[in-house]
Amino acid sequence: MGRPHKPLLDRVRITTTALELVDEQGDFSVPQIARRLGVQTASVYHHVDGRDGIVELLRERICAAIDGGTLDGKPWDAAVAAWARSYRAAFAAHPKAIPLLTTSPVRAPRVLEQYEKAVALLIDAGFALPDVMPAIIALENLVLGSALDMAAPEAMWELADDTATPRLARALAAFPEGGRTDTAFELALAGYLTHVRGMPDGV
Amino acid sequence: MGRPHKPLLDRVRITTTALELVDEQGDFSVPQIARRLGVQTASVYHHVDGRDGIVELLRERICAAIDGGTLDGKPWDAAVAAWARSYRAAFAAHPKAIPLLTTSPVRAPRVLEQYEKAVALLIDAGFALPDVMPAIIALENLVLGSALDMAAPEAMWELADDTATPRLARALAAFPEGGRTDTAFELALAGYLTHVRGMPDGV
DNA sequence: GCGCCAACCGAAAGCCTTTAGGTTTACGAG
DNA sequence: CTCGTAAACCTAAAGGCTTTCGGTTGGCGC
Repeated sequence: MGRPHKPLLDRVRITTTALELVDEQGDFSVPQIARRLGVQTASVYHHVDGRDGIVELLRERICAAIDGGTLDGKPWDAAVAAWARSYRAAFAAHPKAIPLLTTSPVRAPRVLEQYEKAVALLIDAGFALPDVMPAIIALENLVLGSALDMAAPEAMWELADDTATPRLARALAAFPEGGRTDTAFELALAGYLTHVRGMPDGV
Repeated sequence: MGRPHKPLLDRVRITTTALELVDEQGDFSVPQIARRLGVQTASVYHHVDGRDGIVELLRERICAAIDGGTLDGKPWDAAVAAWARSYRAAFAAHPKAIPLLTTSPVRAPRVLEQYEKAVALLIDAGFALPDVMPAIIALENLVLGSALDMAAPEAMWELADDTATPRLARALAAFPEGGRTDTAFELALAGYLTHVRGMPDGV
């Protein structure tokens, strides 16, 4: 034992292993990570601020996939829409992680920068200052709400007995399985955009 | 010991205690419930299908506050909006419970009936059948996304350093604290409604 | 009156998180 | 090159949680 020749552990490897576990099981534990990395449980705590710290690392890892560059596009409404899609896609890449992350919103510096850019975009588009945060929070709601939807097993809508809810059953049959989630998101996004486009005063 | 004179436990009391704990701490455990009710941990398992069963009871308890009667109103768009507000309010009454519940969506019979009514409403309003589920799921996304927002500590937007994100700081200052969440929800809902009102073919 | 089973208790297995304290060994300062 | 410091790992253990299993007792139906 003692200090090894080359370090066996680091934050990156711990995060990667945690993400693997989450993708497989929808959850992780510190002993599980340690086992996968051939290390004692306690050693993990040497690199990380407890279990919650690992969750935070997961959040950052997954949010790194959000493309902040979308916010540089023009016009502003298309840029915002692209950002929302990228935001949602980052979560969609790891659906099982969503319940872990949505517990508290994303406020990592890397993501805050993007909110800063989004705010700038809306201000430049002529939004009144008090309208900006509600507009952004509303968009965040859309994205996170849809993310939750993606995290839910598709089978959730498999009704026990169609007879109790005949019209619901018919509506489900009219749009079976795949893409329901995406269509719903695009619908909500389109509604959001048309409404929000009417808000700027200046232009 | 042995069988008590009057039963000490039942599902209602267990659910109520669990909800109290969740409202206070944001979480609960079976031993905590047992302690509050002056009973051994194992006894709780006699009435309930494990910890997950208690979560399910919490879900039903909280969703019982959703007013399905809103869906009987007219016109259909106002009815749908009232339902969404009631849905959201039910969660808002227990914000700390939201992370526990949003993990998987609400599909209790009592709530499914309401989805059935909502579907009926949209069909009668002239929606094409394949449009119905996306419209409803999009609304669900709005409600749950906003619920998550409500569950987040308001302090989440207290920025470490305003200098890194000056415009975000200004936008936040322009709409301080209370009501930001509500305004964002109403904004998203208004956008949703204007968009969805354009969907029915028949009328 | 009698048996059954409902409702509680005690104990224990097996998981998890977290901390405390030891043991090497890499590394950098002198 | 030497040597102290601290990095990186380990063993051990406390304390919590979930869940199950097998008692014990007393209410209730027949």
